[in-house]
Amino acid sequence: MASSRSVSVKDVAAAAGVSLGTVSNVLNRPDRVSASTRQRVQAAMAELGFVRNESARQLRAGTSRTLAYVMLDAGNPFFTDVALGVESAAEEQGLTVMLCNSANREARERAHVELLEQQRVQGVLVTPVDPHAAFLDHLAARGTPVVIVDRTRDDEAFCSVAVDDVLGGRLAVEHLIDLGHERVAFVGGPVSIGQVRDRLRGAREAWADAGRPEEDLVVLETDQLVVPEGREAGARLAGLAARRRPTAAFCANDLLALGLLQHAISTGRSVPEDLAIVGYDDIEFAAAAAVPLTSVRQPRHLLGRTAAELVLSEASDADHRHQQVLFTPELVARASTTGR
Amino acid sequence: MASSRSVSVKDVAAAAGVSLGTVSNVLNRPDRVSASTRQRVQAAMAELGFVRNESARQLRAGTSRTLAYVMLDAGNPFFTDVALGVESAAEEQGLTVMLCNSANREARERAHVELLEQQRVQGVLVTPVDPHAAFLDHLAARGTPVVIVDRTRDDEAFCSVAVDDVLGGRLAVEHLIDLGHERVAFVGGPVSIGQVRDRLRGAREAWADAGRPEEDLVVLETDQLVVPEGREAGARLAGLAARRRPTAAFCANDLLALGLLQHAISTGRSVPEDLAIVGYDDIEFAAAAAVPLTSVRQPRHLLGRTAAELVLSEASDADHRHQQVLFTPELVARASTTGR
DNA sequence: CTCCTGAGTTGAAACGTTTTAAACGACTCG
DNA sequence: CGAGTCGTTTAAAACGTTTCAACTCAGGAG
Repeated sequence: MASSRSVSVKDVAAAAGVSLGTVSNVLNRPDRVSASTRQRVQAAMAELGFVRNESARQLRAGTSRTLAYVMLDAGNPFFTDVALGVESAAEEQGLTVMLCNSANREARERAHVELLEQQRVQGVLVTPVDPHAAFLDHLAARGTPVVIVDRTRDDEAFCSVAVDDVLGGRLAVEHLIDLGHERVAFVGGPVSIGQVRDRLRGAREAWADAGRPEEDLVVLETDQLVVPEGREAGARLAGLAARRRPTAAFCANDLLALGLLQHAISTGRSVPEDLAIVGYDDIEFAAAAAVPLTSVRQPRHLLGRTAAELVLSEASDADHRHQQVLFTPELVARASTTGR
Repeated sequence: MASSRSVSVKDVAAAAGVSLGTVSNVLNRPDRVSASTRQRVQAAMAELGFVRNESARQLRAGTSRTLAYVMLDAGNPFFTDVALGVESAAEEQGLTVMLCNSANREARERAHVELLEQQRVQGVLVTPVDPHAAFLDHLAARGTPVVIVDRTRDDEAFCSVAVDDVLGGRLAVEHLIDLGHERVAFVGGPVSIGQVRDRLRGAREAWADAGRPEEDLVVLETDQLVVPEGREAGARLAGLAARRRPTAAFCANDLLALGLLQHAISTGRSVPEDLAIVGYDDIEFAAAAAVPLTSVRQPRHLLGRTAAELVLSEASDADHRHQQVLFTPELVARASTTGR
């Protein structure tokens, strides 16, 4: 049935006793070739174990049937959910998605982007370490459609898909204010991440709008948005004098919130009585946490799907105009703030 | 600096006033070309915004510098951790990893595998829906190195990397026996997954070895290894008559265990007093759960890393012999069984 | 002065596919 | 019986890269 290395159309043609052009026709326009030869060719292909060479195909075609998503952190369920959204849109178009993981390292991100460009992918979706990195501009300037996912830029040089983080921060803090908290912590960082800044900004706006004094919104900056950093922030929080200690914390993402929660529970504090916690992202595990987590939900599947659609429209429409899509987040209240 | 579409070596050569062979030399063996022309060529490349065409390169070379991992479920942190291991090994070899997600659907898995073969990837790592699927044999027969990850087959037709699931099941149940449980549930399925079978087998062996009657190990089969199924199993468990109800559950993975835990807590049962729970995989969120989860830990990073190494050895060594690597799991006891 | 050496460069061939215009019969129509 | 038509097949060119044998040209050895 099958065997060996590299069977080409030429081999198939020889085996079937036709020209190689006919084999190509069988592959690409089967209707143009008579039933009898078509069968003969297909038999030969099966016999020899022919496998199309995608490189040659692409070389000739000039572009690939692939679309790539460079994820910021494959270990974060938020991004894998976005990826699922990308895939569902791509599947409808008959495209394959190539997933890459930059693991938060700009050098890796850059390496991936460069290889993807060399592979002439249809488009690149990316959640960049730094949305203003020059190599993204270069990539776009040379003609590869690029969509920035879950990040934004000040200029309008790219299509982007994101969620209104200022609003999200607002929702979280308004919720805590409604519950009567008078001293609240914001846990998140680094502030170099635009999103963290925006969520903090929303938090501050809500705080100010409620007429609360600025110093009662305590900012605890972290180095990354991961679970251990959340635990560590918990320790810092616990170290504050009781008078100055916030009764609630708003975390820039769920991983931090989970870490914070873990620390609270392991040191015998109860949530939300001693410390109310609001997360961000509403990942699947948020609902399954020690105390189900109140969180700000983002339409992550839709985020991925929309990004894929945008990049494809940029790839096909000649006169494409960049657009910045902004989705609206939603607060999901659970036991970590409401006590049930 | 840069511009437009598709600048080839030929264009660069013309701009630099050299032959295209020289441009290629600058790219691949910079030492063979004099400093002055090298500079001239590099200037031209920068000027025109030249980007190597990977398709053409691959076509000529016959193989790509890419390695692929077809994940069973990108939403499960276990697999993303395996993927990180794969990436770390690949990075050392200067290879890029292409991640694909079959989302538990065999048709998707097959489509991905076919495209990867057409792309002539160096090797395919796969956690298959069905390890005995014929298309995997065909793929290997036609010469693409394949390594099966986290699954095994009865024959030795492939390299594989897995963890001793029988032992894992044993460890889990021995732990519960040590704690004095006399009636234990096994939650997992479908049993068509070899792993689920093995874990159950280990559980049964340990149970029998302890001289316990077979009917006191209650099997609750699930359709998938996901959180909602765990919740649903919790409901079934709660529905049993108190006399017949197990006091402990061993779940085939952590997602099920989290679901089960969630159900128990939301219905006012306490863990481990009313129900002790053991999970499997020890994903990061297991430790962060409502009650930190006792779980069977697998060396997932090492799993990925080893798989990558195996596939590369198969790709390079002419006389390669398939090997089945089996790692040893480890029980991590936490509050969900020990009560702290 | 010739021959050799070696560094640097060149031109052509090859990789496997798709596409296009042209060729080929067989058949119908006038 | 020649001209036109249609369905099918073919041959050749092109995509952009790498490789390899061949070539050029100084400079050094004999």
